[in-house]
Amino acid sequence: MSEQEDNLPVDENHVIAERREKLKAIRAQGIAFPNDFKPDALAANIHAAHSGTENEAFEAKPVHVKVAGRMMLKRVMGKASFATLQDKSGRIQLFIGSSNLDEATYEAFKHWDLGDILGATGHLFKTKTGELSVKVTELRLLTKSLRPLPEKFHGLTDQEVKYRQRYVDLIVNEETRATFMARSKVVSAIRNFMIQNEFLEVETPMLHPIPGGASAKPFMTHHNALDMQMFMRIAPELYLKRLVVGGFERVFEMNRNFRNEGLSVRHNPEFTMMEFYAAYTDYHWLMTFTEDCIRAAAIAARGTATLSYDGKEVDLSKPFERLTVIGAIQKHAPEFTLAQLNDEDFLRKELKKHGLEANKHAGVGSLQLSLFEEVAEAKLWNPTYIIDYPVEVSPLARASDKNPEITERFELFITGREMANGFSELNDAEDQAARFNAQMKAKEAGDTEAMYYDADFIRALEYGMPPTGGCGIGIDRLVMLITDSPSIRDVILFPHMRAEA
RNA sequence: GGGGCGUUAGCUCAGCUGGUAGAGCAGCGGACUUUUAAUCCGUUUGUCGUGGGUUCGAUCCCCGCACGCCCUACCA
Repeated sequence: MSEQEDNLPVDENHVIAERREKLKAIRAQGIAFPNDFKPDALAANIHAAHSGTENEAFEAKPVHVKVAGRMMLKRVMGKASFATLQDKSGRIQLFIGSSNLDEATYEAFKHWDLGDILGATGHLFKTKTGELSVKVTELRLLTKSLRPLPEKFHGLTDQEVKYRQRYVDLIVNEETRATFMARSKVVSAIRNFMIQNEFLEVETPMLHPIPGGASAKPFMTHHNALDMQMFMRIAPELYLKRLVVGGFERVFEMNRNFRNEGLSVRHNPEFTMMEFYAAYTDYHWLMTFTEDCIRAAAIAARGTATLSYDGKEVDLSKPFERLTVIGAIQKHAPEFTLAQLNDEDFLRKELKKHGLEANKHAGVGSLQLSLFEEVAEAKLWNPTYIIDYPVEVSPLARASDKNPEITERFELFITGREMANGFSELNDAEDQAARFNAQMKAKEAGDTEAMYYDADFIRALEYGMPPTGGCGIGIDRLVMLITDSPSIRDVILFPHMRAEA
């Protein structure tokens, strides 16, 4: 302890200096950070059980409680004071009167600060204005807070501080707490939904020798003992499919993916994906299942599937619309004729008008997809599945039996954002090997996001993977939708930031 | 990566055409035995993000940099 005193940080301001002085005095009197107070009641439970109880009933049969929490409001008035404690469930008011409490403690309380963590023992009663409160008979300072909280009425609004010091944001902003509690409900609802449908939850590697399962730039790292380059995973797909080969016919994994790409209101370098695979299912089954899963998550978190996002209604309660890439263009950009949309030269010219230079090797399918992204994607406000993605942009998806140029793949859009991506899996080992070879050629031609050839994955497929459907749901974006949050950073507790200035 | 906007007390914010900074909350002292963002009286606190430039003089005008937010690009 004596060494510590020499290393005390220089105080940033007089408020902190004042509080350090108070702490010093508390240390001198005994144990400054006691850990022997055990609360037996939570604010929300007290309100739920006794909001209807009147003082006559409390007098006839006193209700004793021990509560603990952070002091958020404090009103000192001569010999009787009020304080508001906040615990994980909510807030409860304390009535602290010198007639119920020993004089020394009451005097000490007057000098305690907003943000201090207190433990209070007493019995319930209602004040003149009818507020359920604890008449305190014993009061203890459990943890001295050295830093002043943000202003008690306006709270914390600085986005940078909200993200960098989430602990402060959580202390003072009820909406932030509500958002992350909703996120937890979404996650557990999805997990329950999967388990109820006989999926096995698994954990596959985060460190990959070969990045695979998506088209994205990976984070690179190095394993010292093995002296080998490793990649943070960009997707768990190829490992989950190995498990389907192994006989785990229904598996899911809900965890982080890492992609070394730009940041935006919809992109964080690490993000959470729920990816699942079900043998003997196809993309039609996946669409219905994904829809049911998302609906269950919304209802678990919000009590309804009819949501509001950015002031506009989003209806998850009705069956999601299903459109082909061409169908979506025709619906949202009816100026194009079917003949034009199948004319490679026309598509290239049209994309050029939008400032896009299409890849020389791009076929009609991917040109159509590019045009779709330009003219239709952002307009898909209510849930819409887009189906029939071209083979060349879907190297892991099963090709359609009717048209070898397209795959049995869908992407789900809600509020103009991609929420999920799924397909009937490619389980033809020889076709998969050929697709990997095509990706290798693209990589050699300069496509930095093209996939690597994963020989072990091919070997696994050669043992035989049953016909399977698989899908990934972007959990952060889903939580954004369900909590009406404008930025992905609002639904990630500690979002990626640059080093502090 | 490109573009726009922002950064003033611990927090929320004012600060006019350039003359070395203010309010409320928080803090400190005082009054007050049922308050609700308690109230009332008194009072303390600032490298005005950072480095240059223009000027007799810069929080203010100009340039660079840092960080943040938004848009955009790649992507989920």
